[in-house]
Amino acid sequence: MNVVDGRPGLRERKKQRTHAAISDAAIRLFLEHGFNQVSVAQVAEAAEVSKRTLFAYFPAKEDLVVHRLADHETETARVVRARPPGTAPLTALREHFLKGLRERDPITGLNDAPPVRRLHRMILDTPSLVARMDRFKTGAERALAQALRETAGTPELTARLAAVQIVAVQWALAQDNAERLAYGEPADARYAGAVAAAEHAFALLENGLREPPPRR
Amino acid sequence: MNVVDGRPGLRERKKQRTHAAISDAAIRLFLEHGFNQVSVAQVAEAAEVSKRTLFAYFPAKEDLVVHRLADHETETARVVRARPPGTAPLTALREHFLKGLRERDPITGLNDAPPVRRLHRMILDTPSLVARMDRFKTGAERALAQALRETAGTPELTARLAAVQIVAVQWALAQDNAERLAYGEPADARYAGAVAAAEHAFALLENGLREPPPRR
DNA sequence: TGCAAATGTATACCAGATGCAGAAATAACC
DNA sequence: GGTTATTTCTGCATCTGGTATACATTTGCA
Repeated sequence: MNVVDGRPGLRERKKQRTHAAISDAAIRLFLEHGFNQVSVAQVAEAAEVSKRTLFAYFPAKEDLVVHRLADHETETARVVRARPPGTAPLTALREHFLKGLRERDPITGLNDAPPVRRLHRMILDTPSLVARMDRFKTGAERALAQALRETAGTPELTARLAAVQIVAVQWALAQDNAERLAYGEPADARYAGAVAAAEHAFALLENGLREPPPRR
Repeated sequence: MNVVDGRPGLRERKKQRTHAAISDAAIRLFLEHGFNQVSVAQVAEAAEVSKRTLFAYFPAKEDLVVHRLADHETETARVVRARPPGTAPLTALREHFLKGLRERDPITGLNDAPPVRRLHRMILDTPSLVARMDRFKTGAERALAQALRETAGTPELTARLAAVQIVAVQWALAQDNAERLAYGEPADARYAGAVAAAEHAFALLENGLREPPPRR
């Protein structure tokens, strides 16, 4: 940061450009040839940086892909924290998820723009990327549990249990959508089904797995 | 398999012995020096096989540790399938988990025999092993969902959602126990708390996350 | 302009994992 | 028993992700 004006200095801007250049080159090559078919050395060469520099920006090859979703790791926690007073956490999360579906937020798996769809498909088809996504889940669980404790006074254990359930369910919904879209179904055709699935899933979370679930 | 008598031939027996020899050498070295401090070459040498042979038996280094838990991947699914007629899946799973706690089944995290405790601690302390365990969760989810569909007629989506919730919760319970024991708490001292936690967790699964949960 | 800190590079290196050709062990058959 | 075919094991080379070291360059700032 420049001391004179508050703007980011040349160093800062260069870093951002390098970061973007590496990421763009990586995504482009991965989408074109497949994640496992492209080596980090090739990515570094395409981005015109050394391999060592690449690893200074991204701790592992997988992060070249998933860093774009890093913001979403704490998204559920933020939604819970930012909910209007008097609103149950689950209610806020359901509304947020439904909003994501309406807006075709890629995180819901319901965005069929070709680049998004191909990226999702690549992730689903690459075990190491799926594994990397699982670590996101773990981070999301922790953040959500903390948010539940701090804003709803949920006891430690209950918060952890609720968090793992909620994250697991949202993930399953998104994965279901992404899978269908990855293999051709249009987002608009899936939308109604995705909404119904989400409503059903959140109802299960609220009411439990007893059969038959109480009517609403 | 020998053609003459139905018994496993020499080849089969030797394979089993080699498998065990590699696994034993690996566990011993890992527990002594740490997972990341021991190379697969050292394991192969200790087991008196070539590195190439080691990878013929175990697809990856992590599998040298986690293959012992492979049976448990389909355990919840088996419990659901084997439940007495008229029993709800969740009831059978709760009873099974409580039985595991009573018997200090390592899968519940409540076994404090030093080798088990050290193994759990090593896994918890090693990111790549934790990641490998997550893949087990995924397998368990799939198997459980299928069991729910086939034996309880649960619809596809509901089965998947129920499965991810159940597996996530059981995992969280076991991890909680294992963490406490890994750092010194005796199993007997933890037992009561573990039972209470399990009862609470299964009640949440049955009744949902609404507040306050309906009384039993 | 000059200097310190941050950043990038080249090179070598380590460890996990795979491909391949041939040696050794085992099973099957006569 | 001896022979042959198949499986299994081995040694070696190789690839790839990731890291350490030592050095060069760029940038911020006075």
